[in-house]
Amino acid sequence: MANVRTPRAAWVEAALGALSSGGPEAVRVEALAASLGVSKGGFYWHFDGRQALLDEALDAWEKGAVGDVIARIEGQHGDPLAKLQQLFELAPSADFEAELAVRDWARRDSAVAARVRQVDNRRMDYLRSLFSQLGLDSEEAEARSLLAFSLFIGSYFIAAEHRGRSRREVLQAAIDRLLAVG
Amino acid sequence: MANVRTPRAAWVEAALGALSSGGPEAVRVEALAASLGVSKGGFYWHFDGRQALLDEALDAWEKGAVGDVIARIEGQHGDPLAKLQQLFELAPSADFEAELAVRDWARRDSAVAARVRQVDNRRMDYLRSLFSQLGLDSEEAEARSLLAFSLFIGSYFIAAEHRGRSRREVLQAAIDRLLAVG
Amino acid sequence: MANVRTPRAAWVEAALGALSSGGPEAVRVEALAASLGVSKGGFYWHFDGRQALLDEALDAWEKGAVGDVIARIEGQHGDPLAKLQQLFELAPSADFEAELAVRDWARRDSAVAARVRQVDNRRMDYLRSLFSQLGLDSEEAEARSLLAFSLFIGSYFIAAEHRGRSRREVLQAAIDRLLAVG
Amino acid sequence: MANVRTPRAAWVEAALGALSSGGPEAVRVEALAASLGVSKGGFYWHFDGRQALLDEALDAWEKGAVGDVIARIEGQHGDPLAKLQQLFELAPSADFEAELAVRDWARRDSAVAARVRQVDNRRMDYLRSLFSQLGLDSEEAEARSLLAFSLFIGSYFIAAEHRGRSRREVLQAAIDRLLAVG
DNA sequence: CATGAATGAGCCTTCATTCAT
DNA sequence: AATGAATGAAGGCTCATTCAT
Repeated sequence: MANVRTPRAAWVEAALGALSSGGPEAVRVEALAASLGVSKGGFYWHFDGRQALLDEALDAWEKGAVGDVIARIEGQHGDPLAKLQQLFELAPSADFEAELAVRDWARRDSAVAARVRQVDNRRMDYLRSLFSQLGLDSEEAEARSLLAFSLFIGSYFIAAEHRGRSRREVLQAAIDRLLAVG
Repeated sequence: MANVRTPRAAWVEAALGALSSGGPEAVRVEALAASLGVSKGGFYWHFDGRQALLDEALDAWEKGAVGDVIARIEGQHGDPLAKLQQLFELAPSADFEAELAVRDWARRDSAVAARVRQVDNRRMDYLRSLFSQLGLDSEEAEARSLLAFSLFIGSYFIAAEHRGRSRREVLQAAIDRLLAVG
Repeated sequence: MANVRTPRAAWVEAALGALSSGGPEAVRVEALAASLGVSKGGFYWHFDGRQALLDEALDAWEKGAVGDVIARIEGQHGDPLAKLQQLFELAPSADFEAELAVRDWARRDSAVAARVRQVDNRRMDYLRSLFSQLGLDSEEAEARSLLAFSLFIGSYFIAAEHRGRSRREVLQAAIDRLLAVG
Repeated sequence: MANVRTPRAAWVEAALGALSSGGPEAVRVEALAASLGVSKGGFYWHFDGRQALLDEALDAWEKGAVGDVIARIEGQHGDPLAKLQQLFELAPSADFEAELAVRDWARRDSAVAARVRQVDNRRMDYLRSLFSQLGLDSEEAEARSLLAFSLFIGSYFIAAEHRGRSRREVLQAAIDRLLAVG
């Protein structure tokens, strides 16, 4: 199904995969052509060049990165606490490889940084609104939102072990603290 | 000052700089030579090759990454709470560019990942011990340690704005919550 | 004519030429590209690398080295003596530059040595069979075959002058002795 | 003993060794310095450059190549036939690696070729004189001399096997034929 | 649409050579 | 006499890009 898409889409998909696993430098026309089983010459019929492909890969990431999770949660009804719980449950299902790769890329490319900022803002907006609905004041909501977001990112970037506990356990304990009210 | 060091050290320093700002791919013998104002050929007098330089840059990062901050804090006396406060104050002074670059590099290179794991473990050990001295139970200490560490990393990787507040303010509020006891 | 061949064949041909006149070290991608009037980058479209080209050059030599002469002689009918005579007449037409270069190369590369051994064995087989057909016993045939073969190789490697005689004359006299029966 | 010689001589000796096993391209200042355990910089105190070293290595080869064997044979008394026999016995003791390497080098460097020609002429002169003393006429002596010399060279360059016989056996049989009179 | 083929820039590495000490 | 250090010229290889078909 995935490969039946238009060849254009296949290039973007492959690019996103390479970006996820190897960063922007790994998005090499030659390597992608090989992985797609086509000649690299044809690439230039679909795209203006390597940069154009990177741009589209970033578009594709942005499209999938935020909307999906938020939409799914808002699609159901529930109180804010339940929604926050769900958010923490759904988050790990996102493509974190791409997430981290893009975030790293952003440090070296200001255009990418701007795109990431938009995405981050949408996410923080959503976290902020949920924490606020929990009855927390604005300062408290902001602090917890940053903590929550950091936990998403950090828990994937941090390599430490937890002394007999699993990362999952420790994460859950941390989340419990973040959601505690009163 | 920087260039008065031994030429060998100058290469490592330059490599660490390139690593910080552009990732391992940016550590190019040719580019570093140009930036140091020397010929690239001479590089091979000091190092066995590009990989050897990357290794040493990683060593240099590891050396500076953990020891310094912990040593400085432990050098003074104070209660655990004061030490934690200091830790959060000193952290931003570390070379976060290198920190993030190495962390990203680790995702693609398992040898690097192993080194980062060691560093992370040492840091988590220290956080854990401080939180424990605060009288928190082991689960609580672990959760807060992960939150604290995530905050370090995440606050540098997250690009969102804070609705009229500064990142510094929000960070401080988050830290206050992490340190609250009772 | 030479360049009308496929570009791949042109590379091999050029490589064989360089090998002949300068040994394997002279088979330099860059130099061959220049001599072919093409860019060196394109080389890697046709070959996996320098070693692959050397391999093919050796193949090309092996193909041309033995088969041709033997086939031509066996194509005609004649008694063994006539065939031996022809053999000595045709030999110098072979590409002796390549012959000697490969033989020297073999001293430093065991894979090449194995190939040369095959070729030498095929040649000795043929010499042996012709001398046997002359009615010589097996020991005699073997000794004369080695002498004949040595004469081929040695007469191209030996630089001495012949006191007023031409190399050709002296060679012919030597051959006459080798072929003398009874 | 060998290494106690003057450092200059040590360089030449090492160069001759490298020449023997890898051809002139293997005579690399850097590699020799490493094998001698000295710095390559010092090389230029003793020699004008790489070419000068090659020249001296060739001198050293020339000195040892001919004189020794002939002198040893002439030092004893004996009839020409005995001397020829001895010649064939002593030949394999010579440094054939160097012999072949130099001979190959000569094909690419006319100065070397000239030196080899001198050496070859001295050897052919000696062979010629011995065969003449055997009572052979001039043409016969010349032909046998070329055959004998070819056999020296060829038997080291030819890689063929001998159908159950050893190379030594076949060589001896060939030599017997060369020496047969009447 | 896509391939085969080629270009050229850029990178890593080797090595003869030079030079201050 | 010899070392440490550096230079610069090659040379191998990769890869984005181009182009004729």
